[in-house]
Amino acid sequence: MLYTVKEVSELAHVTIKTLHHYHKIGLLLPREVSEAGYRMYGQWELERLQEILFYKELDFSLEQIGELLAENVDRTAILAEQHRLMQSRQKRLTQLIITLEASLAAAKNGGTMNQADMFKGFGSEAEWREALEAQNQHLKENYGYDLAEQPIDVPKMNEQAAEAVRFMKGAAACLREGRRHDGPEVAQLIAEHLAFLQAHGHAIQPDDYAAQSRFFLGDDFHRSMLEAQQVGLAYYLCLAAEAYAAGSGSN
Amino acid sequence: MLYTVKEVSELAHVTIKTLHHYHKIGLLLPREVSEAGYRMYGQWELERLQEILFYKELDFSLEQIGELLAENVDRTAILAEQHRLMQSRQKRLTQLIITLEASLAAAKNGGTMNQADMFKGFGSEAEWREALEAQNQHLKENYGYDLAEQPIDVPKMNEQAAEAVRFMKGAAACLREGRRHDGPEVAQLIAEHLAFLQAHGHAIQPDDYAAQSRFFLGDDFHRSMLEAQQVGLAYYLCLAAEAYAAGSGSN
DNA sequence: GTAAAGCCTCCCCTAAGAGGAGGGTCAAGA
DNA sequence: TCTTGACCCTCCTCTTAGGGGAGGCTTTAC
Repeated sequence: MLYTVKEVSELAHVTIKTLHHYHKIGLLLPREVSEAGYRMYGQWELERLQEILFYKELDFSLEQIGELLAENVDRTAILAEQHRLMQSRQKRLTQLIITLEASLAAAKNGGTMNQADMFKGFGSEAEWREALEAQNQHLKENYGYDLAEQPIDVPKMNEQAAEAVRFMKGAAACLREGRRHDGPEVAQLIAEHLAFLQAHGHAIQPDDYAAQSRFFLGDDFHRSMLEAQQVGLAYYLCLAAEAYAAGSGSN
Repeated sequence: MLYTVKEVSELAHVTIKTLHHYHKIGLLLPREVSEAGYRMYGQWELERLQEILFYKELDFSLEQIGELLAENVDRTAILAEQHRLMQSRQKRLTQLIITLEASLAAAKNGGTMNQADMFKGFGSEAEWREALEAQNQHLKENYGYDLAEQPIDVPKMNEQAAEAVRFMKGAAACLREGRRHDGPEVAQLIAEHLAFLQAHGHAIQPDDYAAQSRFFLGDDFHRSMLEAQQVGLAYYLCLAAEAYAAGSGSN
């Protein structure tokens, strides 16, 4: 039993153009070609087509699929390589989605934010205000809380932004390295962070900080920012802050 | 101060070809073009280029970027649309990785292309379910080998181990994908996990599970196991379990 | 015999540039 | 002033996996 291009295209849900293409690049040859030049496919070709489509679903290129379907080939290695590729692609995609969410949150409040803007220093108070505007709007709208009335000290803000980034990076490193959330390394980091904040006019106690970290978990804007730095960081920091507060309260 | 293509390409880490291209399609016009036809860019153009590159990172097409950078445009809607697109892409990618793992497992065990037969007629949900099944099978076997030396009920342990691994992978995916720890996806996972445990003779309540997750944080063995699966998972799960217990307790 | 459906090949098109040919321009050193 | 080398230009072709269509055969049904 032989099938015409139309029949194959309907059986396998591909277009005739695709069959032409696979013929041209030698990936799927018809069993025979009639005198009039009509392509005729047999059962074996249909099965091969299924395999081609299967690997195509896995995002292999047609060239790779040709190799995969060849004989005497290390399929395991090719599949493993593809697995690695897809995992890195997924990682990137996740970062991208997190960044999108942060941008979306900023755009909703009328600002434009790119990640670079987020932590770079600014030259003037106006610039800082502008950068913080999105965040303020977000807080005000969702939580009835307004930060905007306080005056902004430019160098101080830059310094604080830098310190915040340093702290976040340090905490992310601890998390990646498997340090306990209630361990000494993280406690040290938090202690330094709180000391810095206190030295810069924020009367923040361990309990306040723990509450703030817990609040960040539920707030898309802040959670996205932390998760963009390192997957899991928002959760780690919350638990670490609570452990720190508990520790400093009882001692 | 004007910059040549070479200078811009080095400042912004793009190729000169890219600048030519953006000029041709009208996305980034030089501030001026010299008599000899040299493209010269100013500060404003550099900033616009940064924005272009930022949106390019978010996988927007150049055409979309042009629209995004136009005035009087609903950036929020475009970003939201892109967010939806990326999430569906991520969903597909996750399925794809799972299928790849199953294929890889089959290939390692000497199964050649009959593995592909398993997923033949792809596109239907039933096939993807089959893919997941194969994946579970593989994990069960591997975990079974590890535990085989201990005097335990191997088939039963295998089944439970497989379920545990599946749960862990699901939770890790949620974490990576930025799902809230108190969101519906994770709650669903935990509910299923607890239902499975209860059906297998463990009288475990949401509160017990939350306590257990909290205990895992302090236990190096369990914490390492979770963190090996995905950085931050132990902390995420603990907070998710507590949120779940709080939710199921109050309702 | 004729019309409709089906098939063929050939050509151009896509997105975002990469690579290169062939030729003009600029600045520095001899 | 000449030359050399770096830099720049435009124009052309190429990449993936086919899509769209033109123009022209072939097969099938009535």
